[in-house]
Parts: sequence; C-alpha cells; structure tokens
Amino acid sequence: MRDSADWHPTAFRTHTIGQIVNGGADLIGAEVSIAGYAETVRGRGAIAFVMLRDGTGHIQAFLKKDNMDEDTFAAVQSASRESTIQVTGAVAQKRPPKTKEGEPTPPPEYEITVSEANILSAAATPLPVGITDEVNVGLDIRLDNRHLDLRRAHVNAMFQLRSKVLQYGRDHLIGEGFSEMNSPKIIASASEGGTNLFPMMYFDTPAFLSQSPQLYKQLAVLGGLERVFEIGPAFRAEKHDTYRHLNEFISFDIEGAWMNDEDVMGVQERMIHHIWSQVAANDLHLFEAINTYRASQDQDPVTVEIPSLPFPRIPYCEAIEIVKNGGGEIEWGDDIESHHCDIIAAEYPGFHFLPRWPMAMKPFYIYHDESEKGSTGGQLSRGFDLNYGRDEMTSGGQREHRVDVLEQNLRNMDLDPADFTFYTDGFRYGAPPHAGWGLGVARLLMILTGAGNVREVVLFPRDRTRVTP
RNA sequence: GCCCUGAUGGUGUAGUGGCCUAUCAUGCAGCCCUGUCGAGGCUGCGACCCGGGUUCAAAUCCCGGUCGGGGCGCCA
Repeated sequence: MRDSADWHPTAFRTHTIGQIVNGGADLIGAEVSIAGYAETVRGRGAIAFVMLRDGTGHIQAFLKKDNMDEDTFAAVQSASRESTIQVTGAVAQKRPPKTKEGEPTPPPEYEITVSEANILSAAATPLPVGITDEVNVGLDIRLDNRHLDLRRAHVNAMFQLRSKVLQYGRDHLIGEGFSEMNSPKIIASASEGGTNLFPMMYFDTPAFLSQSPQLYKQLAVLGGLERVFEIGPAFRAEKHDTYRHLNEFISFDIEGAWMNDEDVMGVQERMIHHIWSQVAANDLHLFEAINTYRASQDQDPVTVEIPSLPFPRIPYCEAIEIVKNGGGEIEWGDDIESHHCDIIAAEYPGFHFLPRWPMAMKPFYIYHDESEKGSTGGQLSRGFDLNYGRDEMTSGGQREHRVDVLEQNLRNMDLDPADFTFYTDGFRYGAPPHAGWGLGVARLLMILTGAGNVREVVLFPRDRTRVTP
C-alpha cells in the first residue's frame, strides 16, 4: 500500500482507503466517504460485500438492505467488477474471518458500514484483462489493455517503484552538485552519426527525432553548467526485437566538467547504491505484490540486494581474456556480444564496469590518450560500459575536449565535420575536460523488479510493431 | 535483416487427419445459500487468425498473408 499520510480530502472522498486501513482504530464510528474500483461484489440476498480499491489500498464496504435506499442497494449489489463506486458510511471493525484450528487470529481490520452509495461509472463486462483472476494473460494482450493491466497489484507496484527509482536517482545527483536539464528532441542532424534515426518534417525542413542528448549535454557543460543530468526520451529506428530493446526509451544521462571516465563511474555506482539503499529502506512493501504474483507463477521472489562498492572494473583487454578462457571465440577488437557477456557474467553476476574499450569501437566524441594501447597495440579509449550480468545498462566515458582531435575523429569515422559545427564550435573557446554516461532506466528497473522484459516496466512501450496505445 | 517457434470462447489452455455438435480453468448471465472474505452450490453462455490448397474427411497436413513468442545482430 502506498503511504497515504499526505493525501488531502477531495470532492469525491473524505479519506483514502489507505488512511482507514492503517488508522481505522481511531476512526471507528466516524462517517467517511471513499471512492474506488469494485474489485469483488459478493452477496445476493439482504446483504452485500464490495471490496473497494483505490491507489492506496483495499477495504470492504458492507451493505445491508434495510440500512439504505433499496434501489441503491440493488444497483450496487449487481454492479460489475471494476465499476467505480463512491460510498459513505461509518468505519467499523470487521468481523474476523473464520480461521482454521491452530492458525493465529489475524490483526483487526476495518470496513465501512454503508449508508449511501453512488455508482460513478459502471464497468463493461467481461473485462479483457482480469484484475484479480488467477489466469495468466499474455504480454501483448496486457499492453493492448494497459489501462486495466495497470490495475493489477504487481504491475501497479512496479510503476510505483519506477517513480521511486527516478526520484532517488535525481536526489542523489542533485546531492552531488548536478542540475537537471532538458535537451531538444527534434534535431537537424544525427547525434552520433551512422545509426538509424526516425526522420520527420520540421515544417519544411527535414529533421530527426533525437537518438541521445549526448551532444547537447556536452554543450551545456561547455557552457559552464558544470554538472548536468537529464531524464528523457531517446528514439532509435533500429528493427531490433528483444526483451531489452525499445524504439523509444527513457535515458538517464549525466555529464560533468573536470571529470574523467573513472570519476563518472564513481558517480554512477554511488547513485545506483543510493537507489538500492533507499528502496530497501522505504519501499520493500511494494515487493509484496510483486512477490505474491511471482509465487503464483512459480518464480522465485525478488529481493533488494544492495550492491557493494566499488563495482568491479574489468578493462576490455581483461574481459577478452576472460571470454577466451571461458571458451568464447573472440579477438582483441571484436565487440563483446551477449554470449560473451554470459561468460563474463558467470564470474561477475552483478554490476560491473567494462572500461577502456578500443577507440575504433567507440563514437567520435570519446576521449583517448595516445599513450594507452591495448595488448595487441591498438589504441584504447576512455569509454566504458556498465553491465549487470549479461545485460548492458550504461555506456559512457570521458569526452574528447580537443577540437582538432574531435574533427579528426569525425573524419576517421567517415563523418563530415561540417555537419557538426553546431557541436564542435562549442569547443573552440576553451573547453573543460569532461565525462558522462547514459543509463537505460527500464533496464535498471528490470533488475530491481525481476521483470524479464523491458515492456513490463514501460507504461506504453514503443517497439518494432507497437505504436498504440 | 537473419534463424527458430506459435495463433482454439473475454482471458489462459487441452487437442498431432475421423473419437470434436472441441477439454479444463477463469470469466460472464441467472438461480440458491451465506457476515462473505481465493466464498460455496446448481444451471446456462461463449472459440478453432485470414486466404488458398491436399483429402472421402482438416483445429490438426501444405502454401501465402497478418499478428505473437524466443534467439541473433546492434545498442541503453
């Protein structure tokens, strides 16, 4: 249940259900009005029980035919599940349920003895997605009916957790001197070259949906904002079809001046540690619904294991050796693919950084130190990834702040520096060395909630075939 | 883009050429009972993705389409 301590009365209710569930002892006999969804409606005779649910909890409303208007009683008694109903009545202690012998008596619970009721909106039947039904529902059907899927307790809990994760992440970064920024999502040219962007028309000018705030957060830092972060959408027109990719996703990005790759790895691991610690301290109740659901699916419960600091650093050259020793086919200069990550994850199952990738594999804006060479002599970069098990969470790095090197990098990667003057001009008038990263919010949530698919933790996901709802 | 796999009532499923006017659960509708609480009992309702083909016979086999699931690549 959500903490409802600061909820004010509204036009439709004097109390939240959570306030009565948690503070019922002090409210016994008081007349209250509440409103919610009818989760179950039981009883066909002279009495009826309606289990009402709002965003803060569940409570039983008890209706007696001779306590209220006859037509109203009949209407509520035959209301369909998930109809929204407002009731007014006195708070009372609920009669305890029958318990089997030997079972302890449950703690006191409260109910509303209804004197007035109002069906605000009747739900059509049957429901396309059962809210409390035991049957499984496929993800595709759920996403088509996300408005109902979201009423299910464990789904609701995951999205409350999502909000918490963003809140704690923000809190942490603000505490480290970062300020929040917003970059444009309509851009004239590719942020990082090469990759597939969604084209669009900006009035009469061809434009694209932004693939990353990368270049803009750098410009903000070059402009003297020192430390910035952004939580915003990124769009990629890649026809991938996996449990961890979407074509629109929320990226958690930071960029900081006077920092290198190691510095921003520190920011990241402290932030993740803070998020996990805060969730463990404040939000474990949200896992009850998730784990109840998981138990019904014969899945192990998820637990919040606060990762210890520092996260392991496995430089690229070392990662290649681990993969080779684990029987993987890989050479220096190859990308570390998912099946390679499986080998590394066997040794490092949790969070681990993979720093110092070959420069040839990194974007033009990543910094390299000419003296840093790999085991076969190739140029290393200050780019890094953060993985959790086999899954990539983050990529980041120290940025190239030397404009001549930046332009050479562009040419080396077959990009035309003339297309990037809006960006490179930012480096011509004194540029601080800086670094940053971008983190996939949904991927982080997959870990925390135990979701097996990013679509679980994104309200209205956009994938290769889904543009609605 | 590639490989594999699937589509049966509202939902989740059983069903591998004739035992199918299709199983079970959930749901929905109605009745009975009931301070119920995963309520219970009874009765009823509701489905083979679309288009071709093979066959005496197709939910079942073949082809095409659409949509889904898993994996790869790429990434966050």
